[in-house]
Amino acid sequence: MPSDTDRCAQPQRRSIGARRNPETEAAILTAAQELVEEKGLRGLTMEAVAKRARAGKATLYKWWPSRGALLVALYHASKGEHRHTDLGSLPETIAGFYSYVFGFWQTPAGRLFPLIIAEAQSNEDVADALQDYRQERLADLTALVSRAQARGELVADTDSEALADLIMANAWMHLMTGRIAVTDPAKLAHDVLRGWCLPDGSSA
Amino acid sequence: MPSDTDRCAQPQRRSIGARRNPETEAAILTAAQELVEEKGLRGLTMEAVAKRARAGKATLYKWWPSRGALLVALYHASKGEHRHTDLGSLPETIAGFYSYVFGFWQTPAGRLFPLIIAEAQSNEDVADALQDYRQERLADLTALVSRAQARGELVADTDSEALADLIMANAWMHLMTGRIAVTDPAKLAHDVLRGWCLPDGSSA
Amino acid sequence: MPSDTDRCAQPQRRSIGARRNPETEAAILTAAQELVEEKGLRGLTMEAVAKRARAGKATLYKWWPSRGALLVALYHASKGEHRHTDLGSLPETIAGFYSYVFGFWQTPAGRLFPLIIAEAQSNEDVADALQDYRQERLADLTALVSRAQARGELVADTDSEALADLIMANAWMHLMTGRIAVTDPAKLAHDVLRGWCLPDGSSA
Amino acid sequence: MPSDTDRCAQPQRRSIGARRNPETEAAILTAAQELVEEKGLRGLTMEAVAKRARAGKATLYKWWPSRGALLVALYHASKGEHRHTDLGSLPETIAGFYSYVFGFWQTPAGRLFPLIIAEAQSNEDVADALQDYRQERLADLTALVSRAQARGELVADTDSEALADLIMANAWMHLMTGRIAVTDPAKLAHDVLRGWCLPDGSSA
DNA sequence: GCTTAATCGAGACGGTACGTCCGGTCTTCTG
DNA sequence: CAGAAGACCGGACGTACCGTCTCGATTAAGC
Repeated sequence: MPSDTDRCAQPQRRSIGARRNPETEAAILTAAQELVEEKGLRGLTMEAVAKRARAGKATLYKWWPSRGALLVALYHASKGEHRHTDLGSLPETIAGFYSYVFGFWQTPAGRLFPLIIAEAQSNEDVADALQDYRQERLADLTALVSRAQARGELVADTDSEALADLIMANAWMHLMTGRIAVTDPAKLAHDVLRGWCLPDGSSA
Repeated sequence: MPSDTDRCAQPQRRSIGARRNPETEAAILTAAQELVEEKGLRGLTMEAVAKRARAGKATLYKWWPSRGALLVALYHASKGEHRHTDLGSLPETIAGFYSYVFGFWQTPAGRLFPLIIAEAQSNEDVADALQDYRQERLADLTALVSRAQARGELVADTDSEALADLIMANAWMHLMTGRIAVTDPAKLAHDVLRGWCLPDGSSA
Repeated sequence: MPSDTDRCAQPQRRSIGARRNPETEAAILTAAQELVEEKGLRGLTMEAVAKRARAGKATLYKWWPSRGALLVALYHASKGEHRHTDLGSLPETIAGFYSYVFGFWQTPAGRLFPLIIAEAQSNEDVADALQDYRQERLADLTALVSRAQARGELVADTDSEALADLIMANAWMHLMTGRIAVTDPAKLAHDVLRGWCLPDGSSA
Repeated sequence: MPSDTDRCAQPQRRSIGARRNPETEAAILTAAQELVEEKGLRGLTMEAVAKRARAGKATLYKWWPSRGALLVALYHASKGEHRHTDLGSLPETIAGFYSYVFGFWQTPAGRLFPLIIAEAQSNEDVADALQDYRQERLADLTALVSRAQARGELVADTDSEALADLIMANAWMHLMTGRIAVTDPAKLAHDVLRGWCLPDGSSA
């Protein structure tokens, strides 16, 4: 069984002086990603990351002062800059949103997300980072809802942010309870929007 | 100087034969609960629980093979058998529901819940236990929604289980993102139900 | 991998009333012997013996109150009642003695002996049992030496017990230092007796 | 009530970089020695040594992978570099040898020796270390015997190494059977050499 | 025949020590 | 002076036995 330290083919990185070495950073993030993919979150230990990345533990702690910080960095590094597109009608748009995130959460990078939520329950740093991320995504969703509202798709006094929050809550709930692979995004969007959407042509 | 072996000041619990000793079980759950209350969740280590309960570690692992299993047992032992009451109108009922669960989740016992959800993300057993618990609560909620539907409070084709799921998702979302202490349950219930509730007296 | 508890083919032994069950005793000694042969002394735990013998731990402790006691019983049960024979001349007799014991110490039963000596260093009970055994064997050897002395084979003022002790010490030394398989018994006997044996025909 | 985390009253030892810290090694050996002196050999557990030395258990296991290894190190650290002196005649010299070793084996450090022999019966590493030690001591003894032989004290064809082995075997035998405190070294030396020593003035 | 007493397998129990693992801090040495 | 390397202390992990105990079934001997 080859050990993690058998990866000595490439020459070890040297210091590049009194500056942060981007090679080292990349090696660390790559190593961390690989470890999570191979062994799950339990395999993501500072020790193992340092060894696989051929980096010193002090170097790790210098930039990512805790395991949680590394986790968040990892997620940020691997998530795309996806902006959800408006497909014309809100149910279709939200179905597209669910479809996209459920898909992403099933990729290696996306599989980190529930773990980050989990970690956030007992780690302040991660909780903060998660909160930021959520706000960002929420703004994105709220914009989509508002646009539909402007088009007259929704009941008159809809609070677009509350609805966006609800849409996101539904996605997270399905994630946390392991149902993202078995739920139909279109049905889910339909159910969540049922009460809010006016019948076609009924706009004031 | 007390010797290293001056144990057994108070009489220790004895075996009751080749059967599980309920005294021991109680002592362990009590010790675990105390530890969580005193030192938070980081203080809930198998080691500490065993020491405080004056129980052997092997005994702990025999009945609760993991920290997660202990967590779930703890939660089950301390949660009441609360059944949410129908307050006549759905918004009020759901406001009461949110009010109750947000309150409970801020008690020492309730604070275990987000940790259980977190644990479930990487622990099959806990995930299963959580799933069972969720189904139970969902049925409870669904019944409340159905009753309101029968009263004609909701739009005609409401899927009561989907709505119940949504209501619960909203609660969980607020829990996972640390907003249960700052959110008004009535406002939350109002927002979540906005689209589904018919205006008073508008039932067919 | 079959566990020790797969041996449920035969019906378990029952009590035969208020008397010691010889079947049980035999099963325990057999199980103990097998465990030592299969896994070495480290495998001889009270727990494992009880399990393999399908006996209760209390039964074990009733008759053999310690691991050391079991070890000694085991050795006594398996050693033969060998009496070393006088082959006419002392060097030959002692060569025969070395040959026999070195052979025996290489059988499964004999391999227990160094372990008993080892155990005796930190276990009073075993030390006592070992002492008794040594005295027994020493008397045997002393008799052989005395007979040779009577035949005039030895220097006049030989202390036969001291010489017997020396002969035995040499055997034990070879055992403890792992040389019984590589030493020629005849050469050993010759060396140990070199000083004491008179040349042939030189007897007074 | 002192918190569970009020550690570090006295300053702990720090790392000295990626090299073995001699302070730590010394602290561990000292702690081990003290434990043996205070509580006997049963008190020499890795756990207790680590705790008393304020060392991590991992550090212990890194340098001394087993209790046996620690035992050997302890013995080597505490035995002096004694060279047995030639007192002019072999019986006197050997009497001195027995006297010295029996004395040493009754000191705290010396009491480790039978345990090392015991450990060697089931631990390869210890067996090797013991073998080396025995060879060293045997060479020492053989030299003494050879000198006596050169002086014409011994029968002509004496195998000095075989005799030295015998002398040592006798010492070990007395050690293993708990007789070092009750045996007269001079008598023992006399008995062991009886056959080999020529009467005074009888050398060829 | 009925009671009594001892013995049986089973295994739970409180403990102790094991040997492993990781967290987070530190120091040295290499470029 | 950044960085690789890795030693260090602390402490939780999960496992393995120890020796004690209680249970309920079983059976011989004493009444």
